[in-house]
Amino acid sequence: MPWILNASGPIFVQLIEHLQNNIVSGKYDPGQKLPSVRDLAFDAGVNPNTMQRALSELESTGLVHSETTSGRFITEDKKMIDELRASLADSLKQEFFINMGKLGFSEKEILQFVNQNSTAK
Amino acid sequence: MPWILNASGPIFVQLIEHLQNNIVSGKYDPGQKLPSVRDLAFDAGVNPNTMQRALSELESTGLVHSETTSGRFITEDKKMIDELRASLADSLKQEFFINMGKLGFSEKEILQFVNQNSTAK
DNA sequence: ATAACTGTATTAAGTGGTTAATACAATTAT
DNA sequence: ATAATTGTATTAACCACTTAATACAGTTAT
Repeated sequence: MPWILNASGPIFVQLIEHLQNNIVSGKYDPGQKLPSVRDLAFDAGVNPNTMQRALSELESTGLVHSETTSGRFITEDKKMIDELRASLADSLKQEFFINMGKLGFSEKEILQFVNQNSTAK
Repeated sequence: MPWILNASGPIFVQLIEHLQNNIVSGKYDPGQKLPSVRDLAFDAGVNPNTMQRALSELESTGLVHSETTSGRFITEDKKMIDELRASLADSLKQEFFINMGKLGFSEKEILQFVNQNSTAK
């Protein structure tokens, strides 16, 4: 899975989202040690400064924490991770309904549209 | 409805999306004359240059066309408008499923999640 | 006719994100 | 002990987006 997809937002925001997704989806385990800033930056094809920025912002949410010279670690608070996952899902759902509404779809029409598999295949 | 909401992307892109939404949702009628660049810019709280950019990019898609000194008009091609609406809806749906997938939701779980009204109230 | 309005264009300045090239102190590996 | 690795910090440069201040030719309204 490539790190950078949509050129819409700033890269460091996309990095934050990518890291968040990997954590809440279980690709990273609670308490697990993360690769170094430089390695992560290399993987993402991004400048280390940019990755550093994304990580330090993630840190302010408590999702990860850094031991200054030994490395960076995912939080062990599984409840926090699950709550974040639920919160992100709610936001996506809400945003989806809002944007569909802007296209002129009613709530009923949105539900019909989602449950019909026109996209898949 | 305010023009600028998410600070994520460039303003001119958000303006394009806002205009597109107003067209496909029927707030603007096919063939209707648009307010002037300056008026639209004032409504959106944006510099006229930025609105001009959004409009000229919209023009390249054929959705609007400008009569150099008499004004700018929505296309009269209703089929084009409806197809754009369907296309935008498909994109939103697809994007929603992709992003939910990144959170670790299966397709079945996404459908369950959407059809249950946890967000609404 | 004259004033106001139309889309369009140009130049300059400011801002934020990104990259690049380093540097440092502290821990870990050999 | 010595070298490599850790997170962190700093400075400079570049680029896209945005705003600001105009300007122009052609149309419309009065």
